[in-house]
Amino acid sequence: MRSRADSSLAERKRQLVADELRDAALMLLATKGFDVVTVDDIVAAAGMSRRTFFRYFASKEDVVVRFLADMSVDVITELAARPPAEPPSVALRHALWVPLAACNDHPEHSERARVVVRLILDTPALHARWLESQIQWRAELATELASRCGLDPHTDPYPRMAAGMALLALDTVLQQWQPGDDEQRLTELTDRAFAVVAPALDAPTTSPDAG
Amino acid sequence: MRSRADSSLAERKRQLVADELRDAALMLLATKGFDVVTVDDIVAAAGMSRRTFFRYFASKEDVVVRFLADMSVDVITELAARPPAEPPSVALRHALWVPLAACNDHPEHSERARVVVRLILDTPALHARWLESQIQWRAELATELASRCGLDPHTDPYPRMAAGMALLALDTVLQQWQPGDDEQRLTELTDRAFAVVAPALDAPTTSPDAG
DNA sequence: GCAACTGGTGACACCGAGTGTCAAGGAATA
DNA sequence: TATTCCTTGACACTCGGTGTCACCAGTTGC
Repeated sequence: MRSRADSSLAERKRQLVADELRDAALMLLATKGFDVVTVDDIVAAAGMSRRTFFRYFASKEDVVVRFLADMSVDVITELAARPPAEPPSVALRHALWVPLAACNDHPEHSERARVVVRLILDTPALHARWLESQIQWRAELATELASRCGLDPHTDPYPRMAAGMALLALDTVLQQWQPGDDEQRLTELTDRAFAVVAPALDAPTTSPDAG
Repeated sequence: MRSRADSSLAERKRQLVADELRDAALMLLATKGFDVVTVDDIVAAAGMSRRTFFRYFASKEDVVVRFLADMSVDVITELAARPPAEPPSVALRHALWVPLAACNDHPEHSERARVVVRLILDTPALHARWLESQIQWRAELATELASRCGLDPHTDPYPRMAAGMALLALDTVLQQWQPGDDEQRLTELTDRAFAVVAPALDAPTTSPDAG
């Protein structure tokens, strides 16, 4: 009986197919543009059937956006792991740095990540989906922040807005991400972006009786 | 020769058709949900052809989102009209209040506006489009802010992020907008949201030599 | 009054995204 | 070897969105 090993094998096979599909898709989409490449083109390049594509990805947009959306768990985990005494601006800066650091750790992946970011920012449909996935991040970050600060996320706007400001900083960094930027430059951009929102993130909480 | 009057007549006829389509669409979408209502349902209710719908609206999403997106010009105009000495948080708060005030001025429209906002926030595809249209707002607000503050929007992240924070405040207000809220309540929500971001909006500019 | 022109409309065909269904194949199990 | 489970491909279908063409109304020019 090796049912666990079997499931692992099946899992790896699935992962292999998903990777093949994703690689073919990203290559075509990034080089030719999102709108002109059809799903038929992608599956032809990957040597699979059209139906299989939609078994692995919910939509054409999903292939691209999942790349960034998957980072959310790491970010939340990191935020939860930051020392409670740390001011919100510092904790959030470290949490959102995690995916950026992951890019830098794998230079061969970094290039593709940057290309995907460019593709998303330049394609309205993808940009919209990316922002939509940020809504989920924001809710999760807000929940974590609320428990950190002992606030009620339903009555106090701070947690949600603090999360929104952190994601705004991330967005700003990504939009300024240029080809050839090294880790040094990325750190710089991140620091500057968080410096802008820090006064609001670390401000003493507004008196709740005002609202 | 009354070519101007003619064009005005044609214009009004077009407006009439567009209104008919929009009303039928909003009623169906708001009551039954965005996904279950097809364009065929809408044009059947409006008594027009499917093709005509797409001559007036770029997409099914467009009917709903245009409602909010059209407000952007008023906001930018108001921001440009605010006294230059006014701190950014105050100027932005007044600018973004314009569309909210417009809702309050027409109670019969206010109800529909709230329903549309609810529909957008509750429908992922619409929420994504709404955020996408906010990108345009943000760019325009950033340009206006940059000229107000004498900053270069390309090198300094402040204008873009300040605009983003203002829109974040608007988003927060809309999400907390409940049935039965009067102008008083809306003012309250707006004040609280802007109070959160104000420390960052009005902070002394970061030294540009840091980046 | 009649012909040409214009702009809006409906009908139709078409494409691409996405889904439901079913039969076939391949690997693990009894 | 027979059975079961999972994946896949093939096919048909819905729906959003577009291009095209013929039709009709109101206008312009003779």
